[in-house]
Amino acid sequence: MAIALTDRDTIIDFEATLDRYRRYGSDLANRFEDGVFSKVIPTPKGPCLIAVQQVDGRIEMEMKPGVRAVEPDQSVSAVALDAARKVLGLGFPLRAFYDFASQDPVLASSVERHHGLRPNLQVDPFEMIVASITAQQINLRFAYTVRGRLVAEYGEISQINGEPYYAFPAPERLADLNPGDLLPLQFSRQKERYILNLARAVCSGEIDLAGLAEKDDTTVQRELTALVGIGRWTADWFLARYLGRGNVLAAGDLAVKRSIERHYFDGARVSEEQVRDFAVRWGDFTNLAVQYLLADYGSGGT
DNA sequence: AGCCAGGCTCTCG
DNA sequence: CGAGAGCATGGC
Repeated sequence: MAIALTDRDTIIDFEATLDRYRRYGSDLANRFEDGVFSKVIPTPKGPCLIAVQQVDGRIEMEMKPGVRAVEPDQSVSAVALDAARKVLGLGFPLRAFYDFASQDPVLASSVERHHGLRPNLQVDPFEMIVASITAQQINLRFAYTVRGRLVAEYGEISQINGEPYYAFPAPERLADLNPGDLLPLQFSRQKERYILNLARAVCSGEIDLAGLAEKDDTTVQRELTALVGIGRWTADWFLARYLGRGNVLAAGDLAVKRSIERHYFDGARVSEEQVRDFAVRWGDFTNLAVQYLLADYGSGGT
């Protein structure tokens, strides 16, 4: 049974939106192959595979149960639907952003080049933060390699249609690890410590990641950065790429800085504070503006 | 070989 | 607070 996610009025370029996964963000837990994005998500009743694809110009989702995967019911499909909408970034007010962007030549140009691009939101907060920790300060290519190893080694496998599908490792699984277990995957000691600490904080209830969705930006910042290994950068990306908040940006991010320097400061180096001050003009469209600028970063764009 | 990579913690003034 | 050192590890 397929559920429609979009209608004729929805602005979206399916390929462009999922291109992030095709280029280098793909791993065993987030697959985009043959035009189908698939992911095993945790639900209250067990793991469930969602498959998102474009059929006759419409985007639809299917839930596929299998061995060790739950039979979908009403509550499960609500979770699955929410996950699929996040993957496609359907919550972003793209039309209003395009109107806004038309006043800014740089944004207008980016919008023209990437019409229909929707920044994808992460589905699972724990996965989001672990992935961010993994990517701290190192080149992304290596970060994705390491993250892929984590999924392959500790992700739970569901057999669906005779094929294995990996879920991102659950906090309960990682909380059980001993110091040193992640070093063979080429995590550094510090990152291993951050990740194990986070997993234990989640399991003990010290932090309620799902509950952060109900809290304001500042509170989310405060609660996340209270955890060791989570700084401003990681919290900012959490707000931007998991919660999809509008008026946020990772101002300390290298790629964000370089993009803004390139487009608005004639290439001159700017500080994190300058980036924050500059982005005030974007207001609630800050997140979208930044993600559009980043769409060209590192891919030979302007 | 050496600089760089979409940071974080800790210390010190 | 703000700056700076130290950390850690592969890519190119």
